[in-house]
Amino acid sequence: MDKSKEKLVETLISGRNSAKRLQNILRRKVDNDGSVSIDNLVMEVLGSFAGSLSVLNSFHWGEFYGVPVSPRVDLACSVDRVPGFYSRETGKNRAPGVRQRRGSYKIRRTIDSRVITSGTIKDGYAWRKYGQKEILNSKFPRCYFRCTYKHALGCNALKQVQKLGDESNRFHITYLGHHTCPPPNTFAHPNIIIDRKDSNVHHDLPNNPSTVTNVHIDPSLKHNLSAPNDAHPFSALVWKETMINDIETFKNYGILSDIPFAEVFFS
DNA sequence: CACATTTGACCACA
DNA sequence: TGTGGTCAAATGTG
Repeated sequence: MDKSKEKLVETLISGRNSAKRLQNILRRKVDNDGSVSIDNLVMEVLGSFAGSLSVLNSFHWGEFYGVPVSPRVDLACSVDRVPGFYSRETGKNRAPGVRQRRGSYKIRRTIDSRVITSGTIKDGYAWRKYGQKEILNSKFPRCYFRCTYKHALGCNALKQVQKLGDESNRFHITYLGHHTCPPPNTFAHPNIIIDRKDSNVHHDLPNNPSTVTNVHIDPSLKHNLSAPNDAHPFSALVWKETMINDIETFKNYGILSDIPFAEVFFS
């Protein structure tokens, strides 16, 4: 998949996730008598994303699930790489003086940002560090994080963390953009067991939804499930993308009705 | 092996 | 042009 198509898919996924979240918010706010037309409308929006994505002929479901289909090749960088070069001085495989050439960066946008001061950098979300920078007149470096699900779920939330002082142990945390992925888990439900590729059986939620291989749900919850249908074309995807806090959140996100039987094993 | 982190180069922008 | 945000290969970790 080339860069532009990759970007298109990413944008569509992001839009579809936003529509899904809007649907869940509306479901909570509107009573049953008025929710039908809203639900239909959101389903139309989701259907548009489904149709658009299916039109992309090189689209792979594996990529939708966050699983790379083929090794990623960065043409811009690979051109100037020196295979096999190793410098004993630098300990690097990059030849000195050989500059990497990259494609143009995206135009940097001014996006919504909030700054807080906190004694901890933990906020429940899964973040992946992608950079660190020495800041002028600052004793400590600034660290850059993006949402772990940037590629898997198209979530573009960012955060910057900077330690304030060695004795205070407090941090300035800047959040840029908003999460489009579901909120983090607070605790796992004992009646839901998640199998993962990378380990055995887990009651807790996986860091990477794409590692989920099977889901075991207590038979007592069976009445909450329904088979996939035309109205839920992404049922399997919805499950794999979604972090589950507890049964209530599970219901609020409309996930219980979205799990296809093929993905569920009743033990 | 699959991710996460480190790190220096690349790039946007004031 | 300097500063700081981002990228991505190398490296670390479980």
